[in-house]
Amino acid sequence: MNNEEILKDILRGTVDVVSREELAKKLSSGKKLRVKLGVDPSSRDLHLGHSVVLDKLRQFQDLGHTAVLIIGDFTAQVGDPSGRDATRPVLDAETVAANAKTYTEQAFKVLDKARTEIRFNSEWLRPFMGDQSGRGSDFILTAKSVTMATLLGREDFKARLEAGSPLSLLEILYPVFQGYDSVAVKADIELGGQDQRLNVLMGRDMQKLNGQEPQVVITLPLLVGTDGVKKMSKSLGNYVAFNDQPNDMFGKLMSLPDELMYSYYELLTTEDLAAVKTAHPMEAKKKLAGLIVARYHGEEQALAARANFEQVFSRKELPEEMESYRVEKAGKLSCLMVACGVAKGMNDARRLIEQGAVRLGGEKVSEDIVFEPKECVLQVGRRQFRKLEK
RNA sequence: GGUUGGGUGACUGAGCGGUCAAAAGUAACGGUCUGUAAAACCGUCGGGCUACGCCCUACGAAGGUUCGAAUCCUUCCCCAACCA
Repeated sequence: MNNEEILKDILRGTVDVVSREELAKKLSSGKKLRVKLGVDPSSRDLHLGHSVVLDKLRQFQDLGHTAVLIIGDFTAQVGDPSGRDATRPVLDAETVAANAKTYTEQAFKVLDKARTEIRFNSEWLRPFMGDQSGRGSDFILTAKSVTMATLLGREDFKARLEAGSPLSLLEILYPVFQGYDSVAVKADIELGGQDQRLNVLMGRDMQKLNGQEPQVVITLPLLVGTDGVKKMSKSLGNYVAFNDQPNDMFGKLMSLPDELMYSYYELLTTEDLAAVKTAHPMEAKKKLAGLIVARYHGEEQALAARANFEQVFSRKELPEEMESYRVEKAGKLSCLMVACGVAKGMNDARRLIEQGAVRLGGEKVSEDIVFEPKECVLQVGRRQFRKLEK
């Protein structure tokens, strides 16, 4: 048989091939091909339905290729949902093992044993799914008992689905993983933000499933971010970090809208809210900022941050400390601004000058003058200061 | 694998042969105001220049058509929805 005849033979009785070109190429390459067929040992017997594909596999064997028969002993425990309108009964490991044995025996009624490689997919799927015991994957037992209705009942998932926006499998599975964590650590109580409610509740289900006493779930209100609108989160960039510098932290807190300040008091401090509300808003906010800075940086730093804020923003004076920059030689102010990092580029520098944002030694500069090296303070906007040195 | 719709500046998102460095909104920045780095209002918002103009780089990638392309064609890469 020539290549063309072989190809024709292979194609006979097929419905679809993707792609013919590639098939032809492989067949004519002269290589010994590895042809895979997977079957889940979900019943005792192979039947004629199987024989169609097994025959085709045999055809390849007769051409000298290797049949790789995959016995889906692991996937049989999952249950292939294809074309099913109800969840398949999941088989236990014993039945699967027994079925697998008869499968291989029966398969050799069609296949050439010498050219067949038999593999069980539990070999790799079991470690993949974290089933060390071999007694059945915890993941599967867990995932099986959680219905899509539960998972998709979540407002956020539902909304995304209805809007036709992407929702990945992993995201859907996420609550399951999180719930399983509770089983692993035998949690008695789990805390979480309000938005975590469903995830955390999942832990209870998972625990019950595993014969554990379900954890107590405690959810907490969400802190609104510094933008005053959305919840505080790293990805939204509206957060105050533990590691923020004292002055920054103080400043961010002072920038909160007044209304938001009270919820911060409530959620972050033990202060008496009623008393706070009688105080002057700015005083109250400074106190809040001070309390929080003190918690992360100490009392002393908190006082310094407050002093700095009052000095720079309330009295519009120069801060105690500022970065210094040595000016080597005379040059355009715009160049200098770029060089010492207060402007992103020349255009930006010129723009800032035009907009009246630049001060030299306290005097507003409205033109891109030539700067002669001297000691003075360069201020850009309200927040950026540079101590210029010769 | 098939069908359909897409990939545009920090983000969302218009534009679909010239008037496009690209609408609008958000964010950011500057100014005014203020007890605040809030709100409100005004302005700026690719890079550069010997600067009411000029140059360079940009609309997934690479080619092509055209006097002229984010816009049309080809190939490729990537994403999504739906189908199977």
